[in-house]
Amino acid sequence: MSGQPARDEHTPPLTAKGDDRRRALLDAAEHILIEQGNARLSMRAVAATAGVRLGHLQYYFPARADLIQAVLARALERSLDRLTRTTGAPAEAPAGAPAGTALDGDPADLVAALLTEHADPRLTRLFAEIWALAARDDAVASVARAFYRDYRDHVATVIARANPGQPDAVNLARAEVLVMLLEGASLFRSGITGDRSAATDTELVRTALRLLGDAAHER
Amino acid sequence: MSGQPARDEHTPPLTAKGDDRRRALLDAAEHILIEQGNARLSMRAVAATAGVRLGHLQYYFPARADLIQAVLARALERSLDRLTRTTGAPAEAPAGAPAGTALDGDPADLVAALLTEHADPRLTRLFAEIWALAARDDAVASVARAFYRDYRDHVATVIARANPGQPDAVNLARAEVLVMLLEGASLFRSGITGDRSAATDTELVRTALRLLGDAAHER
DNA sequence: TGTACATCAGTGAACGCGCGTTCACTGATGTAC
DNA sequence: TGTACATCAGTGAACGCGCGTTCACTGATGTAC
Repeated sequence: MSGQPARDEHTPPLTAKGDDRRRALLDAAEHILIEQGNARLSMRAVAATAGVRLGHLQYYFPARADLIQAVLARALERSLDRLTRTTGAPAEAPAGAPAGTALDGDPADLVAALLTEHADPRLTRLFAEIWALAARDDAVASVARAFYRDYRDHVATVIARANPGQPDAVNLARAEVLVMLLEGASLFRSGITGDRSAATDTELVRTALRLLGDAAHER
Repeated sequence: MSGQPARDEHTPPLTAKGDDRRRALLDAAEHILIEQGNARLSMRAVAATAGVRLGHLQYYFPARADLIQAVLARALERSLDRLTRTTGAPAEAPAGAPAGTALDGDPADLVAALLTEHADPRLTRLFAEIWALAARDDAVASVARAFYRDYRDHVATVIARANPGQPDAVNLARAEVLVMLLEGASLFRSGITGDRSAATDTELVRTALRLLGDAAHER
């Protein structure tokens, strides 16, 4: 038996100090995941980056899988937050609620916001790791699927707002294709498989606007 | 000094036997890469899968990086071959050349062929590994970029054929967006981040056909 | 206000394992003469 | 046709290293009485 109590699942720290430490450890792990990739993320490297001892890291995250899972869950939650905050009200908001967001008007602004969100190469590298991990690890896959489901549903809500009367099934399908397009675009625009070009961006925006149902923006 | 001569770069085997063995080793490595991922591909696992000793594998591929590089180069070359063979003549073919391919006529067939090509989850898993690797490894990134450049150029040729007089810059931009869309779609349709749905596929095909310039297929 | 005690936070050493790489070696095959 | 020799193909053992995980331990902090 050990000096530490056995814990079947991860026990979240309750104190403010523990929360801070936990956050700092996740920051360190996320930094390594983005800059070096999953292959080079070791428990020792995370502990060293955070300035704590290996054993201490394992006090918060007993196994490597716990750490990875927590990093990805937090990163995806943050991404979804940012996406929904910059592109309009969440799906649950009542139809007549006060707007509060800048993007209720112009679909072109929505597309610009989505593309900006996907322009950060650090984020794209993180997502490339997520896709590779999700293909092997059920826990990661389930977190990733939940993220993309919410993401798609949010975009579908925005599409519905711009196309009153259009069936929900169509809104959902168009939202899913738009998300596919944006995820593919992030790979090329980030430099992993290609480079940004103004002509391609123009065509990309045009295609995205068509999916949003904004025929007025076609030139 | 060793019993084996020093080799700065990889020395390709010259004999038929050596070629066969080399091919079998690449097959084993590719199989592991697809089924288990890069993280679990070890030199020992590849040797065991191919039924040879570790030292023998290293006779053909002195370092792990050589093996990975060779596997990816061959896989991408094969993918490009299949894509160009099923979707029409290569970019270098003269304009008035005899057709020979089944897809000169209907753009819908082209889109169907591209989607079929991207429907294999094994291939998508391989590409997810390639994207993650390309983000960290310059050698992999350069092979991947060359693949996508050729892929895009090929699609641009097909678009040009369907839209006589359309500027090359537009053809290239539309081709690049179409490739982005297909790569994103492969992630979702393969089950990594989502599942196939008939409604989404319909919208996906419609969007792809618009990029090909085939207005007649819009319903 | 003081004390006892449980829990939280953090340390340090050791474990067994699988890894990529090195290297001396043997046997098979082709080739020059 | 035979022999010598270079190269190709394949073996087996060992190396040092970094890894995730286990575990006994100490010090700090909160809380009950």
